[in-house]
Amino acid sequence: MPELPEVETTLRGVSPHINGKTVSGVILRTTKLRWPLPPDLSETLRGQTVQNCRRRAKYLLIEFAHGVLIIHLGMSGSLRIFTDSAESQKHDHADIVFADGTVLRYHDPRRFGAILWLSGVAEHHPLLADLGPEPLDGGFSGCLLHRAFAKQNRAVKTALMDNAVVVGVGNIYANESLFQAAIAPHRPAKSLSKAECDALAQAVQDVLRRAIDAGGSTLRDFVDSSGKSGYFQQQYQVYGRSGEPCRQCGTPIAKTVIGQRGTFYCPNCQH
DNA sequence: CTTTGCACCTGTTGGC
DNA sequence: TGCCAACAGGTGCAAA
Repeated sequence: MPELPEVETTLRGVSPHINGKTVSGVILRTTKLRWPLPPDLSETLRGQTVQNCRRRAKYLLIEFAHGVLIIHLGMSGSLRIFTDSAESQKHDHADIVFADGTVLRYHDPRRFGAILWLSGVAEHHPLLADLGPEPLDGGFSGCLLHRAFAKQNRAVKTALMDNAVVVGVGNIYANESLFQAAIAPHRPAKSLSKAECDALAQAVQDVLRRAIDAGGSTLRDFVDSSGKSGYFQQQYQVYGRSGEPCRQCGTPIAKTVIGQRGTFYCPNCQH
């Protein structure tokens, strides 16, 4: 499930509960995620204190004095905080247990996610080393998109989802951003004008910001019985709405496949 | 180098 | 209603 807004919301929900706390141990109930979990993680983390939590692309980074825990939620992962040791449920693969009793619990039915340890800075990890700019940072702009798209024949939607171009734009928000910018998803990336790239960059930021805001307000808490792990509904303009009327013009939303991903668009509004 | 398609895994959905 | 194939929000990597 998690796209960037969910990851950001997870970060904000979890971070205050673990910042400054010291790990007393780690419980691993499986080691088979996308990559094997470090089997000695408990020994690595015991006695270490969380210095800072941040996000890079869709990676959650929990920083310690001598290294960083890199967590990716994959397609179905989530994190929750428990203040007393609750019984683990199916697919609760790992617990980071803190000295004050706080538990950070990783849950992931499909196990496409990952938990990695790196001694050193996160950006030195090969998975993070070559990532493009953050969409919500100052470095992101239509100008940047225009430059990245130059000479690219592939569909603009595919290019937008390539994390070497810009990170964190997953399938839902690629669809939604292209609708908001009124750009057809199958257009060759290089065919976009500078003005269209400006509109697209603007749309990406707008859509992501609104989703994060919605997450922040919809979401209650990440603690204990706080309900589901932090997914929130949102009113999509096109995603998942094939056959339903476009909210702008009434034309039925079309569905196709681009790069093996479901692609939704309004054939009338997007060109 | 660019682009395409597969693979990983389980739970849910839609069509018959 | 029941069953099963198709599909799901990610993304690294092999192959073309």
